[in-house]
Amino acid sequence: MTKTPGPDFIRTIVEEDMKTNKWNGRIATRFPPEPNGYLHIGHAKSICLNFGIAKQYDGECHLRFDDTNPAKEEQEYIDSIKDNVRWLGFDWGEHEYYTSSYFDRLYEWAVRLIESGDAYVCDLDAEQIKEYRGTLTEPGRNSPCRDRSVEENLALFEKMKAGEFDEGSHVLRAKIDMSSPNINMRDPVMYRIIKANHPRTGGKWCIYPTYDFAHGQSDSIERITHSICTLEFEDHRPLYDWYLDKLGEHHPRQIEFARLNITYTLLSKRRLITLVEEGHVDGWDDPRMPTISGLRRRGFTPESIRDFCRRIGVAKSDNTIEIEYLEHCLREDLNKRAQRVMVVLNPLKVVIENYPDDLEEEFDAVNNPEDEVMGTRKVPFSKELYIERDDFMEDPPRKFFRLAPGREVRLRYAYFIRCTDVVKDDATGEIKELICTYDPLTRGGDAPDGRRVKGTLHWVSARHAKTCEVRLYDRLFTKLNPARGKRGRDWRTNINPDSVVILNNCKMEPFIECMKRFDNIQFERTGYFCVDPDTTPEKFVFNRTVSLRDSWAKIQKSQKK
RNA sequence: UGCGGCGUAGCCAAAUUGGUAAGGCGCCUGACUCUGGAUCAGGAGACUAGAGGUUCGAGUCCUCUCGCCGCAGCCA
Repeated sequence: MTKTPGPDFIRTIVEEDMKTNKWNGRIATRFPPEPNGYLHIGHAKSICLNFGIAKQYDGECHLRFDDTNPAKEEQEYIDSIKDNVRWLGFDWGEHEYYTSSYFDRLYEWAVRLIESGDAYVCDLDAEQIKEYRGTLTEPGRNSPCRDRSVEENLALFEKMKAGEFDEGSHVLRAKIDMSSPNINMRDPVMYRIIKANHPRTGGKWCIYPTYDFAHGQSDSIERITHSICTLEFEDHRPLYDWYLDKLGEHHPRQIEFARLNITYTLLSKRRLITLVEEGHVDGWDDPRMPTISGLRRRGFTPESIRDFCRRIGVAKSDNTIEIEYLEHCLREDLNKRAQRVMVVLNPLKVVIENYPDDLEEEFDAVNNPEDEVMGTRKVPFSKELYIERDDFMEDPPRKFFRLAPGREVRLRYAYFIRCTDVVKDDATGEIKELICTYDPLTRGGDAPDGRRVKGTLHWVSARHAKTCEVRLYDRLFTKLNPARGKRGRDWRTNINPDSVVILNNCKMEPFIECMKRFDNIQFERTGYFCVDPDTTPEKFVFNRTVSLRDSWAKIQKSQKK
């Protein structure tokens, strides 16, 4: 078991608050996704944080859908988010909320701010508002509508609500300070007109609050104690405080942390949507996607993702985690739980010339050396077998421990065999099959004379083999930081054209037929795989989750240098 | 040139009220092994962005400099 890291800076704050009884001993966090796309592993970090803290300090964690923009949000996303959070192993209990449930209250609050002279209806269009806002270094200018009377504002806002104006023609703005060094305080938009059907409120509204006008108040309404969010909202905190102060409402404590970045991976919702919509991947659950659904289909376990999130920690400094670290957490988990089987990905036929033609034997194979409880199974053996093409070389380099002409290796759980001949296609020179002899005395895999072999190969009896499909995945992007195209080129140029290779003629041992969709298994010596939902009674389809650590590949690499 | 953050080994990340730099991943050795997997045992690697200052003593306090990230949606 890995050691549990000490409390991160957020938990330190929570613990301090508990100690001082700041919230009367109550802890409430929330995970507030916008249902405009699928959750990805960056969200998992936030989910683990928020639900984790609630669990650890005996508090509650709300699942709140930030559904303030019906132009982008869909029920499908709401459903997928709930599935994903549940799959990750978290439970929000009764605490399922929607910002849209607060629309009436938000509207009343907006009216109140108009009445107190803190908000006004602005007729400027988007372009003009932008102009008036100023820049990072120059202050903005007041809108010509800024000094409208309360009565006029009330009337105008009412008309906005009644649908009398076109989209974009009017907005409600907070009257704060157009010369504030914090751009968020330069009379931010509170309400805009969007004439779209909302998944939950239907056609009731045609004006919708902006995220900034809704988020802080939603936290307040739900009596959240710790509003944990990412760094980019640091600049918004003064705005949320301003609204809550003006309204005289409960202030949660907002704490910002650095979002997750992973090498060779894109974690921006906008770009993930693009990948799906432009067909660069086969949907949100494509095993190459960093979405929770994608990771699941790839063969990740919830435990491995949670462990990853725990081990990377939480801090405020920008970070990029090496993708290998995620893979490490995955392997560690899979190693403990995955059923071992033998599957030959690129089959090369082996004929054992001194083995009886119609003899069949069965060998006991260990299901998981890490977990004796998982028991053993029978693996059939016969005269003709398949081994991995990569496990044979006619002219092997140094440190190649596998099969070669004249060399002896062990077939796992079976016999020692020696290669006596290589049969090739005369025309192409391609190796068609290998002729070998076996040593009957090595039955079970050990030589009574104490003779050792350097290599042990996995194999499948040709007569008993089932053909299956295996999809080998590689990283989706070729660059460490895929968001940055070379010299301003589009990020799409970083997509790896070889991110998936489909093998159609793989040979598996018959035992595997009892496996079910999403089951995690280890193909011995090759990697971890899972049963893809595309599997049919006629044909198994596997996804390679992650390869085994491969020190031979490492040796090859260093030999090339 | 504005505001807000951040800067501890290749990547993460700790360091109670200032006391003399945890841990994980990766890397290198070796052991063991019927998965070149796993496991086990060792090891290398940080003048804590830089420069001053306060102090007996600073990653931790002060000053200045440099670098990186975010912000100018009627997205969230």
